[in-house]
Amino acid sequence: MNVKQSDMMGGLAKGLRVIEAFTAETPRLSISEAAEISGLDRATTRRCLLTLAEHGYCAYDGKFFTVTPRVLRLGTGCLASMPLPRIVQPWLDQLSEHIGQSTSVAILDGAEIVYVARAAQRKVMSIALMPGSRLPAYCTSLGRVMLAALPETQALELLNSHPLQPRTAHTLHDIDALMTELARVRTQGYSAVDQEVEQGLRSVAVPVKNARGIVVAALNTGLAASSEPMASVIETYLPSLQQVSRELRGVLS
Amino acid sequence: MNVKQSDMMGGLAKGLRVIEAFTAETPRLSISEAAEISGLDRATTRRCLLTLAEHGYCAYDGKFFTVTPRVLRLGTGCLASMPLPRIVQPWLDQLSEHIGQSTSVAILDGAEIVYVARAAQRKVMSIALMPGSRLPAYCTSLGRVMLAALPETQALELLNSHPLQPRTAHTLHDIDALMTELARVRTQGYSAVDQEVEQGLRSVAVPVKNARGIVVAALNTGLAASSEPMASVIETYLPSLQQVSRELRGVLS
DNA sequence: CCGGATTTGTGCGATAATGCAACAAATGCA
DNA sequence: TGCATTTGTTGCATTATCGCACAAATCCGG
Repeated sequence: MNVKQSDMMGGLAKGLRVIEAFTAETPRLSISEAAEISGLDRATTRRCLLTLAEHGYCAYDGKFFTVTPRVLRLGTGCLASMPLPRIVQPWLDQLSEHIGQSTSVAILDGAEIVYVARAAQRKVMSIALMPGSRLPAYCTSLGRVMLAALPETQALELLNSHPLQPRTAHTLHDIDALMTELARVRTQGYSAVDQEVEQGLRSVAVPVKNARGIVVAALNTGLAASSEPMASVIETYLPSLQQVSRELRGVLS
Repeated sequence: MNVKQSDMMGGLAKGLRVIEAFTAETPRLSISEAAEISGLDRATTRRCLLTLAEHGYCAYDGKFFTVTPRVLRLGTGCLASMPLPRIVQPWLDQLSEHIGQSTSVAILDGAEIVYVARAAQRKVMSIALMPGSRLPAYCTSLGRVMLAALPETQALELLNSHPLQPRTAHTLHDIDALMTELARVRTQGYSAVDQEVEQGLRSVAVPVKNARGIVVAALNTGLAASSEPMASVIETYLPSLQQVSRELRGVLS
């Protein structure tokens, strides 16, 4: 559909940008700060914030604004309305128990992966991942599996659209090296990542396809790095992951 | 602050109502359906949806709209910006491991509780709870602890504002009985709920206070119902919960 | 306590959104 | 099929919002 200016609502788009200005790094914002982050006029930002506050999405102490749990309703409505999490959760639970490791299913949103379901076994990562959590796609096994499923030009575009900040000493952060790795992931059908997201964390991921063979998500297991060679880790867990992926293919439309 | 009409942005408020029209029950909406749910004019709803689609919050297949993971960013930005989850998570993990049961921390949002952190041990509930998940406050141990901390008039108002649908045969759904129960919770300092949320699920909750003694959240453990009397369940788990609550009080501002 | 700097609040004209009504296209139904 | 109803889209007068510029308030170092 062609985009018509007459069918756009500026106020809504601006308000959403203001909401997105609130992040973990900047949880409390004054009007000016929110205006600067969102790139909007102060007057407009102020009206957005007052509107949000009036409707319970923000709290205002006369100086700073903070978002309230009411905002969560916007996002979790989405998670709840997504059939994928509910469908995969039982498989995840069973898989996690079977292999004794945490497992997750994520989807791709731009250059980021979004966890939609998780079965935690023990804590491996420093940060607590949960449905809705985001990580950059380029350095995660889940992300690479889904990037590899895209047309190369599109993958390249996504990788170029964001700076590839190395997260550990092992993180691949060279575009060419990443594209080569994606090609490898594509041919071998899985991705193994060794401490590229976080020191001490390894993971193995496989694509999750729907009945038509389209990659709609990725499934992984994350485990603590050990002296064991990565190859034997893959040998241990890959078959289970692949089997669950095959089974999911039958139940996903 | 007085609410001035000139400082409100109708478009933003309308758009948010449209986003909230998407729920688990109604994940795919046509323009007319969204208009009816949100109570807005079809033309306005259409403009909202097209705007949302244009900015990646919605997908449109020419007939139906669905929200995209992009919307999650709105809510999880809030979760991530909340210090409470990060602070309580380590305590939750430790407590969960110690008592061998799932534990959760939730806050109150209107008449609902919102889970902000969770340490799952084994699956007890039929639905997968996660940070951001919501349940009615009146029938949960977490909710009752927080309702009991409110002024009685306010608690009564919240209880009256929503229909008290019994969820199981055990669910208290009489206002007077609930207010009596809240008084009991207030004096005894904890809430125990036996299969009022879901058949086969019990839980015990205690308030979580900040350094100033204000109840800011609630902490609970959920376990499978057994033949064991509720009193002995409470005896088993309450002390651990109370100790964690005491320790949290020192670290919460 | 002062003066400059930054932030917040507010008229106002230009501009854009609103909601009604009308209409066409799609859908349901007998 | 043919009629009735719902749904998507458009035009338009009314009404509200935008962002600029300016006033008021607040902050802050000396």
